[in-house]
Amino acid sequence: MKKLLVVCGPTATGKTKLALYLAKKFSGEIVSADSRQVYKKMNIGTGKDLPANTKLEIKKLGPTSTPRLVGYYSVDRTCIWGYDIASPKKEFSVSHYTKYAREIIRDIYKRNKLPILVGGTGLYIKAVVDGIETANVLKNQGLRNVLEKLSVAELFEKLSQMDSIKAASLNSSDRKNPRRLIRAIEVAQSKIINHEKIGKPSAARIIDEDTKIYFIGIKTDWEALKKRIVKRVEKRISDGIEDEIRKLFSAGVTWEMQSMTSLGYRQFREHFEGKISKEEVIKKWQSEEIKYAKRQLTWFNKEKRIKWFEVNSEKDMKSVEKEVKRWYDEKDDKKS
RNA sequence: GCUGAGAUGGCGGAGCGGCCAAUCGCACCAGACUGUAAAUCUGGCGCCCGAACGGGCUACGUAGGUUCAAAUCCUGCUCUCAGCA
Repeated sequence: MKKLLVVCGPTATGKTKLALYLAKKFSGEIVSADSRQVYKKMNIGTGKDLPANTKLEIKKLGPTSTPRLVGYYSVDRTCIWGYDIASPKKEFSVSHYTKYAREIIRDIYKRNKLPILVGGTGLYIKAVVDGIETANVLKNQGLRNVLEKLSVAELFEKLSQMDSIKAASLNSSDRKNPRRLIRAIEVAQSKIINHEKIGKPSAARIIDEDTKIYFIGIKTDWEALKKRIVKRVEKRISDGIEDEIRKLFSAGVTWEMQSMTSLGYRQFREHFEGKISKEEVIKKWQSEEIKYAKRQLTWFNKEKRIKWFEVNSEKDMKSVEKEVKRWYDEKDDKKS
């Protein structure tokens, strides 16, 4: 029976550090579940703070006849997957992530290692662990262009006509969320065209259904976390995020691109346009980052499978290790 | 010292006699989330009672006044800003 370890929690809690530690102990490989660290050339702002002894390696994946080259980082001989897999000029979504993660995780199993899914993007983790049935329904830009002109009431009405069950299932928040409504209509249309043939959960699965999963969540004192975020933003400023942004621009990135909606980048827009001072950028970034951490907490708190740990020291990491070990050594209760 | 403008909830800023516990934005609190998820969206936000319809109390610098009714009109005072001295 296969195993999967998950390390999640809000930003600035030291997920990667813990994951690297556990990877060493259980011969694991890290798979990042982070919607921003996928972008190349975005290092400072997305916090890919890799140790100095990090090396970029290349591996061949896919069929031997037509192999693909996939890059990964190696920290002290521990592999980290999922960084720098997309261009900041291109769109990226859970669907792209899912395809990538499936290939990587399968490969990790092939080498008899333990995949450790690490990240703060709840949806990406969910996609790996539970699968998203409709993830492969392609984006339909033409349809979106039309729908974008409609009001939420009109969108909801349209959805109700196309898929009343889906419409009824939406909560009061999503009924007023144009982005969600548009996607729901997109999916509904695809279902109609393909005669309902998309919702095969098995096809959406990344890991085997009987995979043993251990969910670790890193919990910290909220006030302390806020302070850490404030400090970390200051560090990223002094590390030169502004310069990083300039380089992105000279590489052809623009403010309108999805990658630039990332925290720490988007806040600079008004400053670059001469509207606000750098001090204001810092303040905004900090408060946005704190709000983001709150949103993550809201998401993860709902995930009942998570076992929460406070991890502030080497000692704490050891006690996490102990728990993981118990799970890791557990005999497969079912005859495999 | 004179003249003019203004003082509104944690902040910014509407309202200029009744529909005002007061539009809106920010901040704050809570929540949602199945191809943009560091994205997007929702609710709450003077105090007290109530599950809720609702009710009570205190509030728009301050003290008075006019009025059935005032954040809104009048007067004094205090303070702030601009111009003149």
